[in-house]
Amino acid sequence: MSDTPDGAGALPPPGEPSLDEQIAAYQREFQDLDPQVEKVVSALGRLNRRMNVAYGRQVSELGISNTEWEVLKTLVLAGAPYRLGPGELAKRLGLTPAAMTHRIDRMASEGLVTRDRDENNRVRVIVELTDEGRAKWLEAMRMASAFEEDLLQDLSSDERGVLGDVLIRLLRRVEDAQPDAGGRLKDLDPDED
Amino acid sequence: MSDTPDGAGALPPPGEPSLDEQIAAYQREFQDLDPQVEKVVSALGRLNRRMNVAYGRQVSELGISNTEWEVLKTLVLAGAPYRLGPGELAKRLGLTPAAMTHRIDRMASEGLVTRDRDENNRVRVIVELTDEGRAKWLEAMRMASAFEEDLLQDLSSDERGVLGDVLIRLLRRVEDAQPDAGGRLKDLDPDED
DNA sequence: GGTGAAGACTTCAAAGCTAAAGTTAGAAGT
DNA sequence: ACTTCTAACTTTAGCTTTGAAGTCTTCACC
Repeated sequence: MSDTPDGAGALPPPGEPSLDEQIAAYQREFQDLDPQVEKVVSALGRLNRRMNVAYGRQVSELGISNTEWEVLKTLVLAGAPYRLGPGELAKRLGLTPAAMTHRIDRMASEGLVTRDRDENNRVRVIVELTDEGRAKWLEAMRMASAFEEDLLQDLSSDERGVLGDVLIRLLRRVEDAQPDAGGRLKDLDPDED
Repeated sequence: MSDTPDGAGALPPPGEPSLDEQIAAYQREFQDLDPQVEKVVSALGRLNRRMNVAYGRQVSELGISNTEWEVLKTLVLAGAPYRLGPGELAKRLGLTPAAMTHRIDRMASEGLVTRDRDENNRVRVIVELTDEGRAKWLEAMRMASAFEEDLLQDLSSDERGVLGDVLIRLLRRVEDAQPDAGGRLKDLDPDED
C-alpha cells in the first residue's frame, strides 16, 4: 500500500564512496581489517544516518524539528498525564540541564508543552505535553511507523524476528562492555560509518 | 583475547526505559504499531547511539574529537596523497562549507592537516593529511576495529554474513525510497529510537 | 527557628553549526 | 582588454549545545 513512502528516504551525500569502495579502501590502508566486520558496522552506521535524515524530513513537514520530536516522544513514553521535570527529561535525552531549559523554552513558546512550577515543591518544574504537542506526536508517529514498515517490507517475518534478536544481542554487548559514565558524552556524531 | 574491550562500551542514559518497556508504552499510546518492526528499528537506533558514544570515548583518548576523526577517515579514504579540497570534504561529510572551513582551521592548528592554496588554480585549496594526522587515524582505526570485533564476537561467521546482507538490503531500500535533496539536512539527530 | 547544605533549575560565556552574504580567481563573451 | 559569470572558499550573524557559575527552595541539624 506504499511502495514509495511519501517524501521519505535519503540519498547518500553526493561524493561519498559506495560501501564496497569504502571497505576496499580501508583494507588497502589497514590490512588487519576484517571485511566482514567492517561491512556490518559500516552498513549499520550508514543505515542509521539515512534513517535519521528521513525522519528529519518527515517531521519537518509537521513544522517540528527532530530534536523537538525527541522531547515529544519522551513525554509520551512517560505515559498518562505526560509530565516530566526538566532534569528527568535531560537525563533521558542525554542532554545537559542547560540545553533542556532552552529546548523547553522554545517548545513552550510554540505551544507544544507547558512549563509550570510544582505547587507542592516549588523547586521543581513540571513540563507537560499540550494537546497540540500530543497531536503532533501522533502525526509524526504515523508517518514514522509507515516509513518503518515500508523500510522492512522486503524482509520476511522470520527475518525481522532474527534481525531484531541479533540487534538486541549486540545492544546488550555494548552496554555490558565496561560500563562507566553512561549517557551525556560530548560529541556524539550522527555520522558514523 | 578481549572480553571487555578496554574502556569501550556505553551505558544507557540512566532514566531511559528498557527497549521492551518502550515498545509496550508506544503500543499503549498507538495501537497500530507493529511491535516487531518497532523492535528492529528501536534496537537499531539504540545500538547506533551506544556505539557512537563508545567511539567518541575511544578517540578522545587520542586527543581528537569524533568530528575530527571523521575528517581523518575521509582523507584516508581518498587514498594515496590524502588530499581533498574543503568543498569536497564538506560534501562527503554532509557539512556546509562554512563548517568545514572552521573544522580545517582547528585541525590545521593542531597539526592534523595542512591547508594550502593550489598553485595551479589559486581558487582552490588543498587540505592534506599530515604524518601526525595519519598516525592518529591509524591508532583510532586500531581501537575501533578491536572494539567492533569484540562487539560482534558472539555472532557466528554465518550470522555476520546474513546480518551484513540484510543491513545492506535495508540501506538500499532507504536510498531508493524517493530520492531528493540528498545529504546535508539540518538537524540530523544522533539520538533516534 | 536560624543556619548550612543539597537539589533543581537557570543564566552566562564559549564552541561548533547553518544560512546567507561577501571575496577572490579564473572563464567566457564582445 | 573589459565586463560579467561562475566556482570555491571565507566571513558574519544567529542558534543550539556544553560546562561552569549562579539563584532559589527545601531539608537537616543545632
